[in-house]
Amino acid sequence: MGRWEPNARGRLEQAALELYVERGYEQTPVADIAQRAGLTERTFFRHFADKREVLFGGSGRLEELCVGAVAAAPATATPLEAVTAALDTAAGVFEERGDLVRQRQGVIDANTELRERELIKLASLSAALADALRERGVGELTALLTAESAVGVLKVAFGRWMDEGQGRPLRPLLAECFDVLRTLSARGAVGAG
Amino acid sequence: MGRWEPNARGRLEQAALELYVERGYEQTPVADIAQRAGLTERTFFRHFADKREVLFGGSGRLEELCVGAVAAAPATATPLEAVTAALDTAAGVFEERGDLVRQRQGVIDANTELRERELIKLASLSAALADALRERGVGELTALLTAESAVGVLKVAFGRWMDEGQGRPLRPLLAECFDVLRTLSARGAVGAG
DNA sequence: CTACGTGAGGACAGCCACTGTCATGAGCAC
DNA sequence: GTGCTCATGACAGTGGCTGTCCTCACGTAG
Repeated sequence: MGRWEPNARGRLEQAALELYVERGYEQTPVADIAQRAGLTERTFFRHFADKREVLFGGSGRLEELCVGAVAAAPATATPLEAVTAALDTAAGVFEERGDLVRQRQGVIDANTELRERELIKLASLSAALADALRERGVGELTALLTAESAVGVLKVAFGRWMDEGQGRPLRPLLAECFDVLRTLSARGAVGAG
Repeated sequence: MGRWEPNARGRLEQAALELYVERGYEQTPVADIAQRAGLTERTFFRHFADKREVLFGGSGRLEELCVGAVAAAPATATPLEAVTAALDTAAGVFEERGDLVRQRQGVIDANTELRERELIKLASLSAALADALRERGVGELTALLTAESAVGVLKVAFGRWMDEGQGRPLRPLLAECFDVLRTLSARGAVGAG
């Protein structure tokens, strides 16, 4: 056995989520998180750039997953079809750990700083998707706008998923949003439905 | 004349932008901004919620302008046409004070915290646009996705406008992005152009 | 077995963003 | 002039975050 308990990072993540849920994000000093994890404040900041980042450890992996899905899409797929595949993959990750995701999202939605951090993670995802599309030979503007649209769809569908509680699973919600998105361009679409 | 110099808020905004440009955002303590404006640090925080917000005083007005444009769009306009009108209005504001906008954007792009704040302002704009569309009788999902798409277009077109230096004005860039967006839904669009 | 390097973590001092609280004093109403 | 208002000043305090040096189990070489 090592000098220290293993998985310091994971312990910090768990302690932080617990405390953010119990007391709220703002009412939780970093020192308390570290203490619950059996570490010091200084060590917290060796593992995470700041107090927010401890909630976003998985965003890098999610991004890689989505990029991989775009790259793996058949060569005949349109850009929109490629990012649809990416979001489908992402949906799988969310639905696997539904409870954790909901708990985490509740904390994020309750605090503006955390929402800011979430938004920049989504912007990073958009940039990564655009890169992946460019790799497929998609033109610059099309790549950027497809990626932005995909993240827009993800935001709306995910929001619905959270709101609906134990309603429909995420994947059909994504599909519905992509359908509506395609409808927007239709000539004369007044969108009253 | 009052006891104090007038327009404390405006002086703080100007001093902040100057110092952020001269030294960078992180290297500028709030006390220095206040000093240049002839005020104290405490007074800075009476006018702005935090050190970032001093750069975003105009975002509320921009949001109102866009919402007004959506509301003023003819009843026959599609949701996409309504938000196009809104972004056209916004483009006018940006182009009026091109130099200020560019300087400000340079500061924002150089700092992650400021980019986060910008993103949440854009998310707020998106929510306001969705509200304005709902007021027109547009369905929930269509309103949300149209608003997200509009902000996506704004991000891409504005980024291009910044990158192109003294190239095309903003309005045609917006139009081009909306064109590409409509193309995405086309059957078989591979987007290689 | 000893010696040494490595690396995660602790101890501590300090900067600065931000807040709570009370004091100040010109302008204004009467 | 008396008293109220209210933008600002003064000052102390909390907490996020950093720089720096110290500690000490572990692995490895010899």
